[in-house]
Amino acid sequence: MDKELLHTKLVREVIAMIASGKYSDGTRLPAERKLCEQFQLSRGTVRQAFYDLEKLGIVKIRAGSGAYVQKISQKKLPTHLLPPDFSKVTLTDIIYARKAIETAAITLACEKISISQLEQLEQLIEKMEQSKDNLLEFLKLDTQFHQFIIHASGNMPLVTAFEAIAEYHKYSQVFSSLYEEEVKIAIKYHKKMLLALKLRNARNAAKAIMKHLEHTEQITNMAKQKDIAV
Amino acid sequence: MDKELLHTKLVREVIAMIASGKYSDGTRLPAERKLCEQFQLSRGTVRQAFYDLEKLGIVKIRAGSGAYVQKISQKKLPTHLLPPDFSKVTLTDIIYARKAIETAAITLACEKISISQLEQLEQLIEKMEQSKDNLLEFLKLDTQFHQFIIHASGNMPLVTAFEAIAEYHKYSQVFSSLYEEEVKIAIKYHKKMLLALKLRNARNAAKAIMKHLEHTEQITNMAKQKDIAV
DNA sequence: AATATTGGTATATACAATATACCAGTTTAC
DNA sequence: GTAAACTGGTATATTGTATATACCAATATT
Repeated sequence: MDKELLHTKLVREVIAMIASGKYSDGTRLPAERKLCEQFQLSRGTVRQAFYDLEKLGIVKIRAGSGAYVQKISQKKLPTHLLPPDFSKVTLTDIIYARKAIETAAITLACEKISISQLEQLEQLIEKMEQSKDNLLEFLKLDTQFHQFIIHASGNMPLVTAFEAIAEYHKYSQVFSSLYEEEVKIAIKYHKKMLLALKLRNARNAAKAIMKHLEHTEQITNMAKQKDIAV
Repeated sequence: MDKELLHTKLVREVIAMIASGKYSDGTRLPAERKLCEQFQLSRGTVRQAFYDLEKLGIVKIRAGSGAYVQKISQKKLPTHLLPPDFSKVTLTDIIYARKAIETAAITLACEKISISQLEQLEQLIEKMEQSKDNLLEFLKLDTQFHQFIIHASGNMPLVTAFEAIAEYHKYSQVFSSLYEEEVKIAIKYHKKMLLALKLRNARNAAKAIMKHLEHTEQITNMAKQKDIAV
């Protein structure tokens, strides 16, 4: 049975943070001592994780200054830091699984979602519109929106299943470029979902999330074709 | 960040083995030294796990003889040994999630499954028929059948999602009695799935797995009503 | 009755992780 | 520009998990 080392777990966490777009190329990571508080770890453990990250070429450490995020390529990451069989997984696979889980979830959510939850979704969409030009921020909000719907389903197994595949989704984001203009279209789909949820129309809600995911697949694949650094 | 202790992991593994029906009430668990080989752990670690299991009332240890499985009740198990929010999860929730994931998987499997894989499924069904009176064995084969189909889909995210919720399913089995006569009906559904897979008829395959899961939900809920020990 | 197997106990060792303290270089604030 | 605050770099003592090994006593097996 494998022993899970804490510093290795932290390496995964940091890669996931970078993957989720929270820290992009060139950004400085939080100071070692900050991460100690954040993850409740000793500094030695955090330093070990940073050492590994530098060896992997994911960050460049400058004494007295901080750890700066470098460009990641999938080749750099050893398999034990990636989700299982990650190399065999295509974006199409991920979207297919998300469709299955998220349509099931939004159908349930149509019955169960509360008024205050609907308001929160409304606010998320507002934030999205304000972040039209900040793509990283937009992607974060998009992820939040989807997570929110899954939770609104009130079905824990679906939540667990979604989180399990979210790992793939997060990681796949690091290795592909981002799109630009399609943000507006994505917002349109989110509005459709919200409307269907308000009207408790499960059929339309499922249809909207389905089309949204298909759209996401298309534009991400297009972005990959003109991709430079991988 | 939580450190995952090896002996705690082993406790989870053993509970899962009991939950899956591999070791039932009164059975003797494998000897400490056997488990050391099986899980590649030192004896001290295995002993620590056994000590925890005895404290939890899950096994009774007899010196010089072995560790014997006791009746488990959900109350005995601390939350960190259960899947997340397990107490809030109903069988209906689990079946709902399984429907979403497994219909998606069997649809893909209809395209991708190979001849030799179909033969393996055929053999599984044969074994099921031979295990009509051995319910524990039958349940094990049923689980294998479903896992096999998920893997035949060739979609890793679906596999990951299924494994994530399988945890709930396994655990829920410990806390409910088993059914008796419905085995034949279950076999009938599995034959329908196999036939649909052979004919590459995705629609019928999905329909068969759907009905099978609905049937499973019904009989398990019935069994729960006349349940004695929980 | 003899032998093999089982859990029970003890001990030495390796190493991950914590907790502290101090240094030297960089950044920030005044 | 200088002082203060913050950053990574280094060293050390300590705790606790897990390994490896050996031997004992009770139980099962032959």
